[in-house]
Amino acid sequence: MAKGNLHAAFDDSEVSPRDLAARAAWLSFVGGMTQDQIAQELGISRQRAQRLVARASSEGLIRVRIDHPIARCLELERDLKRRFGLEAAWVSPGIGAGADPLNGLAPFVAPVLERLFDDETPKVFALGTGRTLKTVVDHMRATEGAHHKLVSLIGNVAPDGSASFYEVIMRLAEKTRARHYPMSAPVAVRDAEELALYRSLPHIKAARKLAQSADLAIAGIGQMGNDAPLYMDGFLTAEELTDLQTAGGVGELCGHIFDREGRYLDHPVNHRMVGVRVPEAEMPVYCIGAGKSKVTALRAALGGGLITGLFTDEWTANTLISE
Amino acid sequence: MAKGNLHAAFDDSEVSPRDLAARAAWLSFVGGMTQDQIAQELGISRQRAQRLVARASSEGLIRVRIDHPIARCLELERDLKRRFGLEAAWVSPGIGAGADPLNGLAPFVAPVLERLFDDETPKVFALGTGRTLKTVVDHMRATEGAHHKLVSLIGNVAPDGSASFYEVIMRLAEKTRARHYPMSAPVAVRDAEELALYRSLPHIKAARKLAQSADLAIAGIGQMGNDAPLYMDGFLTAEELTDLQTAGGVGELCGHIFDREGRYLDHPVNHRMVGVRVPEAEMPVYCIGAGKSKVTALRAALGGGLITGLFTDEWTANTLISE
DNA sequence: TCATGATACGGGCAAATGCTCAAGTCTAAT
DNA sequence: ATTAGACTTGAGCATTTGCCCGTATCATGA
Repeated sequence: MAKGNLHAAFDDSEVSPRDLAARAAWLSFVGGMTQDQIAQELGISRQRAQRLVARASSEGLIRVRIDHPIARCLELERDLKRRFGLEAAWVSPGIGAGADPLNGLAPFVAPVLERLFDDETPKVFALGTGRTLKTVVDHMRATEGAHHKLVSLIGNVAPDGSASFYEVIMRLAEKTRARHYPMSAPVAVRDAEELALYRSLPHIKAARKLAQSADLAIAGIGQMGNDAPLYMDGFLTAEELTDLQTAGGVGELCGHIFDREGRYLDHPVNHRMVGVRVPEAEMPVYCIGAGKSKVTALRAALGGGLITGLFTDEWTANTLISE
Repeated sequence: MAKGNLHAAFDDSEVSPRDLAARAAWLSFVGGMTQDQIAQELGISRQRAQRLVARASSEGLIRVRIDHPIARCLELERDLKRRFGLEAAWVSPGIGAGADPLNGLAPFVAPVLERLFDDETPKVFALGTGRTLKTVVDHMRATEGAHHKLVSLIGNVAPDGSASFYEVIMRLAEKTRARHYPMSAPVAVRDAEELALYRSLPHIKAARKLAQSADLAIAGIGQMGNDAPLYMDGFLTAEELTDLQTAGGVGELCGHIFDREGRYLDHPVNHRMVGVRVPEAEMPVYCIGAGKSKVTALRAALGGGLITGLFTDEWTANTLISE
């Protein structure tokens, strides 16, 4: 009899492929077996074993953590805190100049955020949006955080009417089982009148109030170059972008644009955001961002004291410090 | 200029090899880079990169977790709980018939124990000893558990005078920063008189009292075949072992030997243990054990209600249930 | 019923990996 | 200063892995 049956009968008709993938991955990574051995153990072909392991990786079933704080990164964290008066800083090791910095940053940030949700005392987390935050949340594991609340800092309806900005808060809520309060409104409105209207709506009022009293805000950061996310996603026209650049805008947090000194611009665009502007009162604001394109924005936000905590990568930290 | 220097100058004289290993592993696993690329990035040879990654793995810097509960294992956990009236059960996926079951069990158990230490309310954990527990503790990461206490259920001095049994509690204390109370006494003494003497010593009294009032006991389990750990480690002579086997001994918890029904033997050897016998009062007892050699002992302990929680592997769980 | 597209499978092969071995390097004791 | 011993390094090589591609299977719809 084949070895495989010593453990269980892997009758294909009963076993979900996901299960089999997890099992193959377990045998490979934990058991340290070769694909041939896995194939024999599970009674499948070598190629199939290979595919299962690959699939487990690509579907994110495998979570790899490095259990060693790299000295250089700790040093950078200390320097960042001292230099910019931050409460907290996390620096992920670089993953090479060519790759998207998010590939290294996200798996590094995710476990830290997970730990925030392990806290027993109920907390309110206010969340921004964006690709960075989305990627980080995707890297988080499911955790038990039903006693916490999640609230959005920013409206969830894009100019094209889609509610794609739901995603960050919804996904995080799925993973933590926390109650969630998206801000069901456009990100930006057309004029002051509309703004007053939206802000007077009870559910918006409530969401804004909850966000303003949050225990912690977590947000990405946007650059204001020609690749500005606000422009790419259609929140700004080309003219508006140019105008904002001319007015000194170098970055934005939750759609609120600030200048080189980290002061929010007194510009019409900034008066059309339905969401909340950070920092609000004494609330700590943790910002996640790395990469060449974000350096200027980060430096401004740090200099202006807009953020109290920073997640970034080694290269960005180096650059921010050695200016 | 080489890519490597974009990130940092990896001057060998300043960088600890451990750091470099962690960095290589990070590039390999998180960055998904090939060893050639890593070598180029760090400015070292391919072989060296390979060695660094291997070293990081072997030193346990890499922690791999499978984020998918394998259905078959969940089923077994449920069955174990129902069948033996357990509070809790964890079943790790098998890693093949040939390998040491501990290789699969330890990395699986470690994160569960880690979570126990995440609890905010201070707890007292009473610990046994043995190869199983040692291996599990080695797989745990450092965590913040300074508010907890660790106490040993069993003396730490072996018959040869060595204090190798310190290791489990000391290592765990290192990782959790918890206060620790090893039982500084022989595991077993010669006669009732010595026993009374040792048990009357203040520090033993205190340790035993603390252990008896612990919130949770965690222990391995020993078989009483000819490969009995108690015999292999010199706690029993060959004659004593045979005698105990004849008297019906099939397993032991913390050196206390029990029979097929899970009743502690009324045998001289059992009256020479300085440590604490579990279960004590209402204290939950979580037992870790897997493999062919442990099945009989586990079955007895489960049947006799000596343990309230079990960590084991798929094969062992299967065997225990389908008897 | 047959055509169509999607998906899964295994063969084969180039690339990547892990391991052994001989040569080199550093340490420390004589 | 010398030398034995422990350790590290890089070259070469066998094994393992990842991936492309032709084929088989299956579900769907004309």
